Amino acid sequence: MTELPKRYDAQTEEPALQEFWKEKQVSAFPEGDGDVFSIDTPPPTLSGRMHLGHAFSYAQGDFIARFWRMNQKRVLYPFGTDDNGLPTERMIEKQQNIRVKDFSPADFRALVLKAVKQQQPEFMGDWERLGISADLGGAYSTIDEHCQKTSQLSFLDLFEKNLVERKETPVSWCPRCQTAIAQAEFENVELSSHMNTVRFSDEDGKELLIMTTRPELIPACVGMAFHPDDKRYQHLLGQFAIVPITGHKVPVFADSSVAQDKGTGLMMVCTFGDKEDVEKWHRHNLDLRVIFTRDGRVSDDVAQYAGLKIKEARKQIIADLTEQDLLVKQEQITHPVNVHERCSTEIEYLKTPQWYVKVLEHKERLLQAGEEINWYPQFMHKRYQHWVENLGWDWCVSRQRPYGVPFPVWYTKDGAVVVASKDELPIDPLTQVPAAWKGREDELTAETDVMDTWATSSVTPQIALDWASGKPFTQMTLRLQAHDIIRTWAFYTIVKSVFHHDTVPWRDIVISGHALDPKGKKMSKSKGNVVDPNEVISKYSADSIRYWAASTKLGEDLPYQEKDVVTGQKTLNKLWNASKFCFMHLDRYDGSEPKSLELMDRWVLAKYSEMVLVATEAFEQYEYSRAKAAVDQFFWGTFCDYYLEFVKDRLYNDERDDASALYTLHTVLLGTLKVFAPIMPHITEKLYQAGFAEKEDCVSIHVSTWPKPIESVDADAAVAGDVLSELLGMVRKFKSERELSLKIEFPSASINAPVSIDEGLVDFKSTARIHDVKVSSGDTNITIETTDE
RNA sequence: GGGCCCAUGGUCUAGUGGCUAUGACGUCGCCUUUACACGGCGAAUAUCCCCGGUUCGAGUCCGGGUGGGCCCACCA
Repeated sequence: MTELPKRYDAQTEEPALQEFWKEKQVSAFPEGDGDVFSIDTPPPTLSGRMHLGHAFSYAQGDFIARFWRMNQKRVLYPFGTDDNGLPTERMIEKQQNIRVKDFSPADFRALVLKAVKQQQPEFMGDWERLGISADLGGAYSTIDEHCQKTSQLSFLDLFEKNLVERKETPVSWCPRCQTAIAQAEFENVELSSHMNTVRFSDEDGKELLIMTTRPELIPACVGMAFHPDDKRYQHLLGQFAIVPITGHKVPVFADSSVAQDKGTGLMMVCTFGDKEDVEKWHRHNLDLRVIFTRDGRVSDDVAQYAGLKIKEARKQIIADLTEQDLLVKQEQITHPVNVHERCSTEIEYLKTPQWYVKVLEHKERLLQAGEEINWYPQFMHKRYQHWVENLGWDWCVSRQRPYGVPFPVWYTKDGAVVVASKDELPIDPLTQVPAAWKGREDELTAETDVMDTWATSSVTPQIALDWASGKPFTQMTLRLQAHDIIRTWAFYTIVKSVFHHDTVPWRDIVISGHALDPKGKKMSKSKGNVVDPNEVISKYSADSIRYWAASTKLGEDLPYQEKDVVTGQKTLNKLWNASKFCFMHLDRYDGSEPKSLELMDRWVLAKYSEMVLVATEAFEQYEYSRAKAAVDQFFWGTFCDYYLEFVKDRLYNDERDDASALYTLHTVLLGTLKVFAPIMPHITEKLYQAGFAEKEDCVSIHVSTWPKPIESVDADAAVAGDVLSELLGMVRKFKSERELSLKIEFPSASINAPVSIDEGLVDFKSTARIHDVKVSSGDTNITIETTDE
């Protein structure tokens, strides 16, 4: 047995162990045909370094992976980075001081791919440092050929099944990014603004007042609406209103979506200010008056404001209204506004041609899919359900950006859609044509849009299972993600899997919470309250930050508390020292089972078995915090504080009982290390290598077998041991109250004599010496007889 | 406006109907005993947010309220 150094140095040991795992391929996906446990993991955006939120959620995923690996599952645990879409585009622009528009899309993609190749290893070094046992070496990038191929195949499959369509309809639009965006990319913020009361008139010149925060949309007004029950405006039904500034005539109609108590109860409908406008425009078949261009400026159709930005136009029109005495009132308000989550720009609605995945007409199937998945914790299912029930738009998957996965699509001169065939993917329509059209290139126009980044990350299961190479799709075991992306990642992945394979993508979905700052607030760079996990690892250890990550109930957010990391670090020390003590004696252990077990050995084995049972069940239900609590409590409270004290005397002074004590020590320490192993993989591996690997003939604790409860333990022993522990507690208290050293011996008379709790006359040393005890308990006193020699 | 989650010693937290409510950090006192002072032992600190109900019994279940967080809707 290896002699252990006095202290465990995580800073040198952890990287060495990580090297060891790599070399021994400990977390490689095993060949053979055993049960597979597959984990669908989120590809993080390749952006600088791992943040604490990553550390928190990936650590939790890793607990699960390691647990099942030790339970002899073949764990498929892929890993990739998401290098697609706007965030990456921005990052590369900034990093290399270039502009995406100066490159051809293909060149820019090549540029990103090159950057990814360079930066991915370093980025993933952070995951390695945390001890994540995913397939880091085989990491994919969502912009690599395989992922592009998978995404394009996904599109073609939906196209064949008529589940995707191109239509020109008002779509939510970001004027800053100059692209369509999806409902899921909205963010709601409170903005200060002005509520303006503006004078319109009816055909007879009588005043009609409306209230608006968006007066610049007045030239886009195409109708005026009131609630059908609103008595004030019944006479206007079928009439026309005259719009100020432009003077054009618009129909007045009743619509039950108008609130009588909001504003003046009379509402202008414009193309388009918001979703309500879009809906009324559809319902009442109104005119289209587009006044904004794609970059958020007033178009030439509105001569007096042409070229002005939206906000500038607002100022100007307010000035004009005031001058013409058409502005009745203006008050300062704050109101909620939908903005693009990436750039905080207010969302507009533009009628543009886009590709949509038809989710609205399949709501029922998608709701049912939610039922077919096990949600952990259960209530997270409701979030999915409500999102699907409240969907208002089909999923717009096209983006008017140069960078991303291209659609495998061309258009003929008469506008018909031409798609690539599946065997020529990935394909870039800007530089290639389908084989069938070779020689007739000039008859085709390439689709210039690229896919939404979610259109590609929604196929992570298909990427992991290599569906694009013709391998069959089999349901994955588990999806692990945080709750903020249920409406995007979880939802879109379910959509794709149901549409492609008519099956839900995973058996289980585990939703984790967020890491928060110590006060329970969201961490953000702008607030300056971010905690860098790399610093925590350097100051303490990966194991101790993992210990912190294991301390919350599933799905709950967890404030970062340094003290929890400190507690983790203390646990490392304790494990180290307790093991060191055991190893001193386990040298003598020959691996045999003793004929009979001593009372206290049976007691600790009973406690140990209970712990294993609880921890195993907890891990199986993804409740790693309960598993951690169980093993923690057993290790500190039972094993170290009591059992090791009880057993010391026998180990040091009494050869007779070695067999029983050594067997117990070996069994319990090994099993305890194993239960700790998924959470604290480094220290447990180090100790396993030092004391057990050879005996068990196993290369790593992480592929060793998960411990089982010891069957043959009697309940009496458990009770007797508890009584003894309690007795020891009383002695400790007795001495503490008298400020005595625990070392001070009591009168020798008490050592071998029967003692009762009433007398309070047991000393520490004598308790430790007791090794063959008969316990009988009565109502008033507990008598312990020792049969010491 | 709709929904979901949460509310436990100073702080964070366990607790999914049953004896004097878990643990950590912090506080105070004591102890260098041959695994560990990066330790051990002991102590103090909780009207388990409030009101009602179900039950032999409620921190735990139900109803209502208050407070916090999140999601959705709300841009007139």
